[in-house]
Amino acid sequence: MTPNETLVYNLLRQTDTPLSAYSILDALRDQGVRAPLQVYRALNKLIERGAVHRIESINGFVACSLTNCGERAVSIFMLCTKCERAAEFTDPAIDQKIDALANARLFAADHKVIEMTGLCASCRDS
Amino acid sequence: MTPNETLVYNLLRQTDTPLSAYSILDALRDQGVRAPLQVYRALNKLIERGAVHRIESINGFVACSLTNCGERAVSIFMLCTKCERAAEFTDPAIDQKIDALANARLFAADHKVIEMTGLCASCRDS
DNA sequence: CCGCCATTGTTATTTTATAACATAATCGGA
DNA sequence: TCCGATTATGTTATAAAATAACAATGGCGG
Repeated sequence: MTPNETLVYNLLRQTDTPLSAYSILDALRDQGVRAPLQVYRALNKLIERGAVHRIESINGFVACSLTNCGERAVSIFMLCTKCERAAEFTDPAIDQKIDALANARLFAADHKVIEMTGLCASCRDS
Repeated sequence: MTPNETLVYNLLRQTDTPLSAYSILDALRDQGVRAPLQVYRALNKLIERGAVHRIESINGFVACSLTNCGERAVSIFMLCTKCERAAEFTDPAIDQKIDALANARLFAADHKVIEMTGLCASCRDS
């Protein structure tokens, strides 16, 4: 892992909500990261490797919280609009059904996105 | 439907791929649409009403191709990276499983996104 | 020691989306 | 009818997200 990748990855691991590329940049400015590209390059490598996930719904990035991520199934994210936390799960049955749907249509999927926005258990009460 | 909404909606219906807000703007310039906000406002209303869907993976917008959309289940999109076409489906079983996953975690979902990118049936051959 | 190649750095630009404010159109009720 | 509230529109400016293009560095294998 290169220095920039390490900086970005450690920051994401320490943070309990997805971060935008620009807030990563701001947070790492005093550690020598100065330009958006430095962040985007690190993020792309980390994503390739499966260490980080991109959250499409909010243009955010989050460290993967699963072990053996990707082996079982695509990650499913629940995104709380109040506390902004992201919870990551997998569900092999859902993944299989999505694959079946794609296969039935002869669609060769290389990337799948499943995200939900709403209120998490603690925020829906308060 | 207001004039701007009609312009945007008709354009999306005539187009067989998702469009970005700015390509909608460009296409409608000679019909009096001049600023991004006019497009975004129309899109937001159309999305509220379920007439248009936002494709998170590609920051694009597409007219809904289903009847009674939203009644059965959340829309699932297959997005071809070659021809750029979007195919829209629903699958009540998948939708139920996702709801069940959310319920099990006490997550109150108000919006769900399911998208796949890859190659469609005709593009995977050629 | 040198040349290769991945990584990094920097500036500028493109693309996507919203803020803030002003103006016009519509429509129900006094 | 006219008023007033709401809804739609228009415009300029700006913010936020992502990439293009190019230069420089820095290990590492031969």
